[in-house]
Formats: sequence, structure tokens, C-alpha cells
Amino acid sequence: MDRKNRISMAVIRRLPKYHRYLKDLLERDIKRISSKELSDIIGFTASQIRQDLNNFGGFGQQGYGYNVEELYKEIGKILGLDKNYKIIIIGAGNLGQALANYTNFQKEGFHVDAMFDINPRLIGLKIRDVEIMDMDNIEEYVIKNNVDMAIICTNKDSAQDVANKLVECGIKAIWNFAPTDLKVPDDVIVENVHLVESLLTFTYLYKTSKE
Amino acid sequence: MDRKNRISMAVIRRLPKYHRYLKDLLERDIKRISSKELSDIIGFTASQIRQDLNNFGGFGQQGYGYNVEELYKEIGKILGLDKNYKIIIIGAGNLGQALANYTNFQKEGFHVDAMFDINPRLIGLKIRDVEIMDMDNIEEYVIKNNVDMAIICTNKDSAQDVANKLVECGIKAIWNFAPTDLKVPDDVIVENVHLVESLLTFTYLYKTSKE
DNA sequence: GGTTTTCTGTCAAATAATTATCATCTTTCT
DNA sequence: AGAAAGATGATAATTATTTGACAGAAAACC
Repeated sequence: MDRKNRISMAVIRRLPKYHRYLKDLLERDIKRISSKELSDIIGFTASQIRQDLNNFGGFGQQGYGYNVEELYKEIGKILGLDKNYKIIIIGAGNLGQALANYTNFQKEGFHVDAMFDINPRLIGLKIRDVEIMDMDNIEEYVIKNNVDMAIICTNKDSAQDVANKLVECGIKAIWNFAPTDLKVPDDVIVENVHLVESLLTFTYLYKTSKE
Repeated sequence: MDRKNRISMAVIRRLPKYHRYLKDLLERDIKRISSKELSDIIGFTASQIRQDLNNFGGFGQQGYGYNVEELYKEIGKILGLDKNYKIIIIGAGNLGQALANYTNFQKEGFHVDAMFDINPRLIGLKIRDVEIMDMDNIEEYVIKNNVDMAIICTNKDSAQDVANKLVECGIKAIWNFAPTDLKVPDDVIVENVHLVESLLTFTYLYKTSKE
């Protein structure tokens, strides 16, 4: 509670990347790696890598480097991947359905348990093994199933109402794909994926690269 | 070429957000806004807003503030939204199809012209008005249609090969949704959307918020 | 077994980004 | 028309982040 607040978002956002590269090394049966070698692969400076990792403990050993498997597991634990989370998706349109089936989440141990929508034509359908349920039943479902996280895949205009509803149900973590910024109480975590913002940044970079 | 390099990514990534909020103000028929008012809405400090905008020119007026419509249009121009881009998607799976139909891109004037895949069961299908074509025909298509941007929605393992192919075809802008980092020549822009990284960051924040 | 090399963790320095301040110009009000 | 209030753009100060340097511990080598 004290230590975690000192860790900057810049560091936190690099952790998943370490995790991904370490998994790769593990799959290639590489046992140990130095910050310098990791630097060459991942593109951060060796100094930054050592300092980042040291925020969470001294995982390395002088003269040896880091044990790939150990570090991979430690970072997994730091990221909270040693636990299981109940996840639901709100909004079963194209994007919601795509995320429900997104195998890369499943590879990390995440699984979507249910989807909710207000469109009667969608309610009752199954996307693979995930059922689309009526939004009216969300409160009951969340409470009964101890849902941890909700993914909002609605349009911009419904997103805040949905977020309010989720907060009401006691959900403390919202992964938001709607192109809007949600207002939620301080104890609710919101992580945004603003695809349009990414696209416009991309367009800017493309445009200026041609100038 | 000189000025653009001085603008930091931190600033660039805020531009789309200004654009979004200004559009909102415009739709609410608000004619003028001060950095202080914008700060209250958008959550950046007024000082930061003024400094950000000043990187691109003095759009405001002392004693008045900013003209909403003018500023919206200017930022649109800065982002390159005054031009049209030919866009293709590689990988017509769930995510690729969802992006092909994503109305929020269309609202900003972006339109996907074609999709490519290697799966014979997908080739020939139409997702709304976007046809899925054979990957073998990509080079011909790109050259004939002057494609600007490509969106990679393949799995991790094919992504680099696809990127190589795209670079070969002369494409200079890749929006990458595959969970890997692409190696491309310096003059090719890559903007990553690493959904898994966002999810893991989210999980970390959720986990630590409960401690 | 001793010496050299490798490599971490920590601290200091440098760089980058954000916030505060203020002169100056507009607008608004009387 | 003149005074007060409001607001920018520029610069300075502060804070955050990244990079560099190095002591000391472990591994590798001979």
C-alpha cells in the first residue's frame, strides 16, 4: 500500500512487455539472461531494466543475471496472473464478440464467463461457449458469480450508464473499449483502450513522416 | 521535419483526446472555451493544455480563449484527418472482422477497403461491403490501389512475415494488433495496440488496488 | 585456488515532462 | 472611455523519468 504507490505508471506499463519477452525466452529454452542481453532484445536500456525490476525485488544475481523461469513467474505474480478472475463483457457487438473469443487472453489464463446486451436478437445466442444474456439480469449475475472485471464494448452513448450500473453492482475493475472517458468512484479501476485515439496518433505519425 | 521532431510522444498522444473533447463541445454548440474550462472537462492542467496547443501554433486569444470549431479543425488537420487513406486489413479473423466494421473509425472518415487472409474458407466472403481476398493477391492490390495503411490482425507467429510482405509492397504505415513487436525499416511507422499488455496492466492495477 | 570477467543493485547525473508564474493583450462592465 | 477581469503564450521552476557510473558479489577461467 505504501510501496505500490511509489511505482510509476511508466514502470507498470513495461511489466507486461517483460512478461511477454520472458515467456518467449522460456519457450526457446533459455535459462538465464542478463539485463544487457534483454536490452538487446526488448529495446529498453539495461539500466532501465535493472531499475524496473528492482522496484519489485532483487530477482537477479551479480555475475549471473536473471533466471528466466523464475523472473517470468515473479512478474506473473506481480501482475496478478496467479489468480483467476471472473470477467463479463457488456455489449455483444462485433468487438465484444471478438474479445470473447480472443485466444490471446485465454493463453494468459483469462476467460470470459458471460456477455450482456440489450438487443433481443442477440440475447440467448452463444459465442463459442459464452452466452449472451439480457442486461436486465446483470446485477443478479454479478452478485451470484462474484464477477471481478467487466469489459465495456458498447457505443459511446451507453458507456457511462453501463459503468454506473456496474459500479452499483459492486464491480471494481472496468476495461473500457468505448470511445469515452468514464466517471467512476476512486476505488474503481478503469483501463481504457481507445482505438480511435491510437488510430489518430498513427495517422499523425504517418502524415508527419512523409513531410 | 525539424519542428515535428521536437514534439514529444506525450504531447502527440494527447492530441486525439483534445480532438474528441472538442468534437463533443462542438456538438453541444459551445463556441468558445478557455484552457481552464477545458482542463475541468478533460482532466489535464490548464497549463499543459496551453503548452500542448502552442507546439502547433497560437490558436488562442488572450482574454477570449479558443474558438472551439477552429481549434477542432486545426487539430484535425494536425492529425492528418483532412486527407483520405487507403486501408487494408490482414487477417480476417474475429478481430479483423470487428475492426472492418467498427463504426467509430468511419465516423472519423476512415474506411477499410479490403481484407486479406490465407484461409480458403474466408476468401471471397464479404464483411459488410469489405471483401476478403487471397493473401496471394496483396502485392498487386496494394500497388494498384495505392494503399497507405495496413492493419495486422493475424496471430503472433504470422505477424512478422506479414509485416515483411507489406514493407516489400511499399507500405509505410502498419497498425499492429498482433501481440508481438515488429521489426521494420526506419521509414515505416508502426503503431501497436497490444491488448494483452493493456489487460495485464489492468489486472496489476486491480490486484494492487485491493491490497 | 586465485585472478579476471561478468553482472547486479544502488546512487548520482542528466534529460524530459509537467506545473506555476507573469507580462501582456482582449473582453466586459459601468 | 476607462478600469477590472479573464485569458493566452512564454519562461522559469519543479517534478518525474531515464541513463550513467561504480562498488561489490558471483561465475568462469586458467
